[in-house]
Amino acid sequence: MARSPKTAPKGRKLSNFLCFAVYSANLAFGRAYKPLLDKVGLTYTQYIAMVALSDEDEVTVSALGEKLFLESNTLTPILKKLEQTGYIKRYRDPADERQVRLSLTPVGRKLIEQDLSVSLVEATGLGDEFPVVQQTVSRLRDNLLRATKADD
Amino acid sequence: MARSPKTAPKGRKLSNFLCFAVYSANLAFGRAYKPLLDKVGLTYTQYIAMVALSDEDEVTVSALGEKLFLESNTLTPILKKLEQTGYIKRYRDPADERQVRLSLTPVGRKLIEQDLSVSLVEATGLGDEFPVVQQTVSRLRDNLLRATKADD
DNA sequence: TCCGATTAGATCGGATACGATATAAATCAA
DNA sequence: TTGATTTATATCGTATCCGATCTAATCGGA
Repeated sequence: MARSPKTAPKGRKLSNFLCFAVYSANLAFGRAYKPLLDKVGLTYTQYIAMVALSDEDEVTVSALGEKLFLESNTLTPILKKLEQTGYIKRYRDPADERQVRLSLTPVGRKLIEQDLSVSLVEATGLGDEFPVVQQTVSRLRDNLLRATKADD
Repeated sequence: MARSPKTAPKGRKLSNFLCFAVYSANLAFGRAYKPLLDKVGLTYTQYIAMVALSDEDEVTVSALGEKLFLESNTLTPILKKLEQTGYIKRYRDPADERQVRLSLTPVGRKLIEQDLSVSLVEATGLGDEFPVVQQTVSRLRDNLLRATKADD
């Protein structure tokens, strides 16, 4: 029951916080990807958006947003930047002019098809645990989002 | 082996990316905490900084930065905001005027001692897995940071 | 002791996140 | 059909992150 005087009586160790583990792991991923992405002139978020677009083409901004858990306020500037860089095209859907559809340019597709993340799999040091961790963290996310949406 | 024509031949499903799982789980945590933190006028990052300070007091900016994996360029504005809000004190170390030391005010300490995160543990839906996930994600972070630091 | 190198924070610019709001297109109801 | 409502993006303000740079304080060697 001994306590050090300078430390909080109820001091909470940061390492006990799952949110901090996730927060800092996300920072770490960003830094790990940075040297790879710098070579192709992409940021971390831009890269994730490109991956989502490589999975399905011609999607609307809001459909992409559902995949990424983001909305137009965040996506629009990123997508404009990607268009400006020449990796994607943005165009109004003729059938519904409210919607903006997105597609990878040939350059963008070629870029995303050369798997930039391969070398990082081993950097995670997770080995066989990799798929389990991925699935568990995804489930964590889904549970949190569901719980957050529940009380509004 | 059939492929839909509109989808990328080598399209990478976002769900296969561990980095995306972590990225989106971090967003989900931020949103889950938001209603709780709004009540006390803290942001997610400010809250994490407060937790770190409750764990150890009178630390320098760089020492806090080591815990949070952040540097002064990110921390200084956050700490100034926290000081302005009245939750922490910042002062130059008399023994070395280059260093700025940080401590929670009584108000700040009281705030952080009423555990705001308790209700979120169940929202993670992880049950008994909770400590394992926490430890695994932390290890993931450490491995990534080590690998990133290795080649510079 | 003195001056160059190092160190600790702070500042600045670019790029996310996100709540609130604006705008334009589409829909719906009277 | 027209005016009100809804929907899809976009814009704006605030708060992170982070690389690059600045400033002030300290250290170290000749």
